[in-house]
Amino acid sequence: MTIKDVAEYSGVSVSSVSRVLNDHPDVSDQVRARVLEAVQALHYVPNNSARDLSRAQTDAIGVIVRGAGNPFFTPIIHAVEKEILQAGYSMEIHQISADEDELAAGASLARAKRLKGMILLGGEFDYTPDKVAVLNIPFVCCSYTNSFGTLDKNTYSSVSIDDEAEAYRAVRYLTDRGHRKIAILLGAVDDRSISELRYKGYCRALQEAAIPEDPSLVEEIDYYDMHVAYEGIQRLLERRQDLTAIFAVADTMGVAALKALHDAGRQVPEDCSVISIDGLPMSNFTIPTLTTLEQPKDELAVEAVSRLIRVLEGKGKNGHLYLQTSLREGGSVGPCHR
Amino acid sequence: MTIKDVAEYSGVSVSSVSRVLNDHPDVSDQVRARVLEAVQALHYVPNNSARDLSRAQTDAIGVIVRGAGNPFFTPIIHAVEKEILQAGYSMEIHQISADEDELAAGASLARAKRLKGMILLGGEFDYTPDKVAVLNIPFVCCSYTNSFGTLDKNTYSSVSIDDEAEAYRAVRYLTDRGHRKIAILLGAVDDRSISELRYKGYCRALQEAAIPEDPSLVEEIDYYDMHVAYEGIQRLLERRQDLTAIFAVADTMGVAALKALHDAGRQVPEDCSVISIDGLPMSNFTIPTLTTLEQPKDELAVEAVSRLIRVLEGKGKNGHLYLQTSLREGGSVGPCHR
DNA sequence: TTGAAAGCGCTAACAT
DNA sequence: ATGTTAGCGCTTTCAA
Repeated sequence: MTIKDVAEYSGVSVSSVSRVLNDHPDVSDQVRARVLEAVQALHYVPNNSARDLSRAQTDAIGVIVRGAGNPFFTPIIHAVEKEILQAGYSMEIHQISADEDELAAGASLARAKRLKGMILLGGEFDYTPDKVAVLNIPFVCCSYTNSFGTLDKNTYSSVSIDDEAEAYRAVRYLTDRGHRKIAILLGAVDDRSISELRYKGYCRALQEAAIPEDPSLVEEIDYYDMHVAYEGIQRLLERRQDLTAIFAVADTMGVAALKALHDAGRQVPEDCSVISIDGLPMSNFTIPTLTTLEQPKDELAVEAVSRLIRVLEGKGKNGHLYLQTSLREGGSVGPCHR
Repeated sequence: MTIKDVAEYSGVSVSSVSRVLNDHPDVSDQVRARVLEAVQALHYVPNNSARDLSRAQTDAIGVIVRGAGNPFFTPIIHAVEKEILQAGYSMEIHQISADEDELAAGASLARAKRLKGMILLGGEFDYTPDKVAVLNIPFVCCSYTNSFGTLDKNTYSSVSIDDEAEAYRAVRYLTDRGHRKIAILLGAVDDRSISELRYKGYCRALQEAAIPEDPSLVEEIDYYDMHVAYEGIQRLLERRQDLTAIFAVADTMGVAALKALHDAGRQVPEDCSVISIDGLPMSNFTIPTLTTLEQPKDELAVEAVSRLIRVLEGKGKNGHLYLQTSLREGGSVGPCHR
């Protein structure tokens, strides 16, 4: 079932069929009707590969989502899509798992779909010029930036929060309320990624409050998985019965912390406070509501798209933007009673 | 940057380059090395469209996920992917939003990627032979079936739970504990989809317990959105202060119900019980843990893939499988005290 | 307004 | 083991 079949069936040439399918103006109503009828009758659907291959260029912007299933990205994806369509571009989205290489995936998608530009939703923090070279179209990192890499700032854009500063703010929120035994739940203190940055912010806040760092208050877990986080909290609670607050570097971990504390017989926030970063939908529905620094997901998306398009249209240069989170005060943080 | 450039750069023919790129055995180490070097140097990435277009046929199975961001699908997607790869096929996944047409999306993907078969994760329950005609490859509906449609059972496969029966089971779980004022939270009682089926099961359980149906205990909400569900529960609680149990047709709604009840000063399960269907990861972390009928997500995925492949390889025919949920007893259901 | 034909970049016979 | 070449299905000049 190809365009040729449709042409034969309707008794016109393939080019006429193509014109009808692509809404070209100069086709007679008669031909148009016959072609559409044939399409209907034959259940014809154009082959995208062939289409993309022959089209000079598309107006497609690629979106690579790394960490499929991460609820943090869901609203961002929606906002990104809306912005892209509104600007008159089309979107090609591709989800990969957290252990895949977003640059390779992006490069492949870029060529496959003749993309004009790309938005990376989640990725490594340590790109090198060599690594990104495969991606020979403008791109913007959304929700992260190249903190540990060696990329020339002019060769890409980014829109993210300042992880170190926001982590500092979260922990500061705890120290301001008198907490001193503050645990942190994260991936790894030296993951060259988000956990490392947020750990730095944690340390700075402690330092400023003259609280010595204490390794036994640091719980590293392999994965941003709620069960694993739950177990991490359990270990933490066994080890340090005296802790009064927990900073979870992501809401998923915060939610798990709430549960682990409850199951261990600790009241939140009376016995132990919990704060995290992200502002996931579900953290609005925990009991108590999780106190979290909500990432400006909509703005993250809007800025990423508009900046990319500005670069694509030659109206602007690459740049880097830090957005601020907004504190969403739930009921999971209280003053320190000990 | 095409295969031709790589060929010229490395001083071999395009077919040699193609061979290297596709891991064909009969290429000399010398040529292989030269080609790989050129690929590296030129940052060459093959154009997928061209590749797909020229390849006689792929071994790709398509997966259409309808309702991007629905946490219910996340683990299923993972399991599906694992199964597909394990069976020696490749996967093409495409996520669409809940208001898009999965058949059109599937048909497009099928032709674009020359798919051998397709797995539909979520979709309408009322297909007609005409509507599915565009999809001229074997397909299996995963997590739903064609309850309201007119499809010939031999033309497709499905793997799902029996929505009516499982809803009956959930409500029966409540009536068995003495509950009689049981509310239901759903999309619409006549949505020709999942809500309608589960509503039927709800009615049957009530009938069996000689409880008259009461419209004021039915709360219809537009969307499977937690905030909307929360508001729905609020309306319900205002309207019917006397209700003692809630059946939410999805875990997301159940989580919201827990919160709404808590905020309204009702203890769960002492004052009001909550049960739902799905078994989402997050419902393990609510307080109390949500009692839910857990869908066998892994089995759903495994069966969908294996049945599809059996059909593809001519080793089996289309068929329809109902799997059973497993009761996950949390702490959200108790005996009726009133 | 329509049709013929030249690619788009790649793979897979078919030669050599 | 390597090169030549004919398509894959479509869009898009270029003629008519």
